[in-house]
Amino acid sequence: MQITPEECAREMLEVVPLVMRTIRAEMRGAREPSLTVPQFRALLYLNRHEMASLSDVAAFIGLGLPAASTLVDGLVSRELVVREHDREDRRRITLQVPAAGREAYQTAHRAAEACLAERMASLGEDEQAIVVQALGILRPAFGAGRQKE
Amino acid sequence: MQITPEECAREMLEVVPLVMRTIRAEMRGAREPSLTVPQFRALLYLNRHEMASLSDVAAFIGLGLPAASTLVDGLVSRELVVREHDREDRRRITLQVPAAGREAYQTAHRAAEACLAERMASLGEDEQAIVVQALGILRPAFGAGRQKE
DNA sequence: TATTGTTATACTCTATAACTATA
DNA sequence: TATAGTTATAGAGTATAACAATA
Repeated sequence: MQITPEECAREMLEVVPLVMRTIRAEMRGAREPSLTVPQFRALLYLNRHEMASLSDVAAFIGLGLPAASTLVDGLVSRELVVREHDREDRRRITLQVPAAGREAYQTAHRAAEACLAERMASLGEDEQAIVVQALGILRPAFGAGRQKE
Repeated sequence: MQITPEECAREMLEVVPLVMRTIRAEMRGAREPSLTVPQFRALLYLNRHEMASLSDVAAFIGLGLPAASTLVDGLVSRELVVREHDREDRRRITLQVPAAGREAYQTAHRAAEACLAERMASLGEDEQAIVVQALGILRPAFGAGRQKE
């Protein structure tokens, strides 16, 4: 079978939204505090990067600043994120994740992971290996703008 | 390296939204008529299934009937989909894709495919093969409820 | 002036609940 | 009564344009 980049692309266009649908449904359906996928991704990033700015988060999630600002608003009002002005440069915002935010993230992560793992469990171990390998290949190809992640 | 379903799941949780972000940005950014991902997926399904009902589309995209109804509304008002009552059972809706809808779908498909293919092109052919293989494995595991697709 | 965010506005997405029309 | 959709309502996602604050 002759492999082309276009064939790769066609398959992705079919399968990726399918997987995404499952992830989204699982997160939304979770017990409180339930997270949307963008909220989950924001918390993921903030858990890994102390004192990140709003721009950092926006770049990681792939949003403009206004959209990111709104998104963070929602997390702040639920007290899952703390927003402060940077002391050095008061234009910048520093975002931090308090305990409640960390727990919300971990709960969502566990639920989504369990849901996906359940489907993966019916595959053979060799198939699982191929999936992991492929994701390892795709990750750098779709990295968030190739900056710090 | 020991592979587990959980490891698969964790990787998916990281990488799938990354790819999705690219797909979404490409479709939204396309020239008119630009499509959102759910709209694109609805047209994809309708292009493959003549006389599909609203429920069919909802199941495929993974939406409830109200959400699907609204989604189709948008496509109907842009004349990318034609909505009619079924003659046999007037409760059912039959959806069809006129030429304009088919073109919108194909345009969006080509744009997204080209965008993804561009990123795939920098991979080796063996890597592309692994990606295609993995997607072939994932597709049935996340098929739309295992009904007709 | 350039940079970082926010606010305003406008759609779309998506869910639940209540309703309509048909069978 | 049960089924297929629609409408109402509401909160979140996301974009562009206009604005505010800081450097």
